[in-house]
Amino acid sequence: MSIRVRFAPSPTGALHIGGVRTALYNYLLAQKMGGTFVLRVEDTDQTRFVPGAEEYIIETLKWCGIEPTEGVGFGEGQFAPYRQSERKELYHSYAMKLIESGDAYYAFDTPAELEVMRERLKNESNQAYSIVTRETMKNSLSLSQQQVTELMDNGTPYVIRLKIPANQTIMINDLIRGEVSFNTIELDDKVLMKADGMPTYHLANIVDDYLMKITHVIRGEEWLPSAGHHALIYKAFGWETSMPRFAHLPLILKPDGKGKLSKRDGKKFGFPVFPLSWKGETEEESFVGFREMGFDPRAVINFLALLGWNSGTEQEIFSLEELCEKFSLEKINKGGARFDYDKAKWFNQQYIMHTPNTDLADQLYPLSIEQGFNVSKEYLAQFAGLMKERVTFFNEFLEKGYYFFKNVAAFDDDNIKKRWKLENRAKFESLTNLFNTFDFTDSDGEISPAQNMEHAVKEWINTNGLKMGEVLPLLRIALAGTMQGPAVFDMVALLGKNEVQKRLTLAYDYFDKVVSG
RNA sequence: GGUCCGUUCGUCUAUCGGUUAGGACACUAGAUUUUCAUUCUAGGAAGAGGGGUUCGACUCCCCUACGGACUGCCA
Repeated sequence: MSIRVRFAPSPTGALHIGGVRTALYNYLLAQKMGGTFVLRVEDTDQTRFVPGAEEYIIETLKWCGIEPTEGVGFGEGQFAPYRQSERKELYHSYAMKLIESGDAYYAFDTPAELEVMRERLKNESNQAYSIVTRETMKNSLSLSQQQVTELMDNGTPYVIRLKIPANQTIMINDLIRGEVSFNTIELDDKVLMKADGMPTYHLANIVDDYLMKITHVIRGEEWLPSAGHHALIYKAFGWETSMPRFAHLPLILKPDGKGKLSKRDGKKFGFPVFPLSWKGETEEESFVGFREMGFDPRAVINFLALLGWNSGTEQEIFSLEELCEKFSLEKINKGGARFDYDKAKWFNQQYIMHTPNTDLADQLYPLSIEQGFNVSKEYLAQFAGLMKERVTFFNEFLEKGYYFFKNVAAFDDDNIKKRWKLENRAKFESLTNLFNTFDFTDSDGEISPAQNMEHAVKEWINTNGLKMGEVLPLLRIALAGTMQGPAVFDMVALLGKNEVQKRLTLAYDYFDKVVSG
């Protein structure tokens, strides 16, 4: 039997990076087992619904390349609809089944009354609406049949709660954690249907997983405490035999280890925690994404995959295809993993470095147009080749290497003062002339134009009685303004004869001025 | 407070009773590079504590400590 997994986010805002990892693991298991990956949108809380959140989730999965096989936004399959708000009636009928079987009951307590109860139980060990407290509350278990009918006829708002059975031990066999058990005496009577007629997560999730024939529930550890309730609900419906296997993932923790990573941490620690940028209503609620930071989705996926899982080998770089092949639930760790931004950056650098120049050029092209640079893809490909070992983020290409597209904007005056000698000006001018004699475009020979020039210039340095350190750094600054960057002759070759000529001439005048004060 | 889960270098992790406890990130030093980056070499760096079980425990069991999640008519 082929497996079916699902990712079931709630559209309450941008999808957190931890959610992306949960989606990833679901995707990987489905791919590995040749199963189906379902995207279900759990929008049962109308008060927290955020417009655009669903689109954000879909766009994120597409960007990451982990697309569901069926579900919202990905071709509705045979179990449509996949949005819980569109399945409202369904949940009601299932809740009624539990009422009829005596596994659930009506409760009429107002929020204020619940508050009073919690206050009263403050010092008790069990503070919940449960088997020990429900008799003291206003529900169809404590009230007479007549009172209940009266309340309902009056239109009194009510919820439906799960009736937790007395004194049972519920054992869950978690694929990651092994046996986890709960005693029903500790479990609370969870709300199944809210007063607004919508189901809660606990009901909707189980009904849908059952109806959609989900075989494996891979979700965050925050769900572990309610897994006992979920098992009880399956049992109440008589669905024990088709209950999915559970796998509760370890949490992604803050870099300082204090609690799970939250959306605020991005701003606090200075890194993205969302895959894509999100425009919230306020500045506080807006976030920069990994994508906009200049991350390659492959790097994000690789990084996320290894945050809580490992292949058992010393391999660190995995393509999505390799992950699909090698992934297994058994190798997922139990303990939470701290978010390590340095490692994320390293992965990105690795991916950029190993991307073919022409691919980089394709990505750089629209950005260069945006910046008003008028260059060919061929030029961009060569440029990418020179820069790719020197950038961590994609957007650094045009920032750090801007001087390949326009004039130098700032010179390293300190280095100019240290190195430029007025009396050498004439010699440098002859160097300019030397460059003029080269064929910059000859790429047929065994030796590249850059190498060719390098040889000649070094010879020129010798015959002029100069040292490398007296010439090369200045050449670099003249062309780029800074001491950092690709090999000088690579820059010379890419910039081209005219540009080199122009820049050197301009720079010498500037150098004179700087040194003369 | 209660329930549940967790605990190997600073961080991510390997080890499925016998290893000089391995790798990666980060860091430090060196080599290469005219610079920066890359690459290479080297270095420091770990089994929370205490009891068991065992010929032998990082590995199995118990206790303690610490950390986390949950404790909503949120998911």
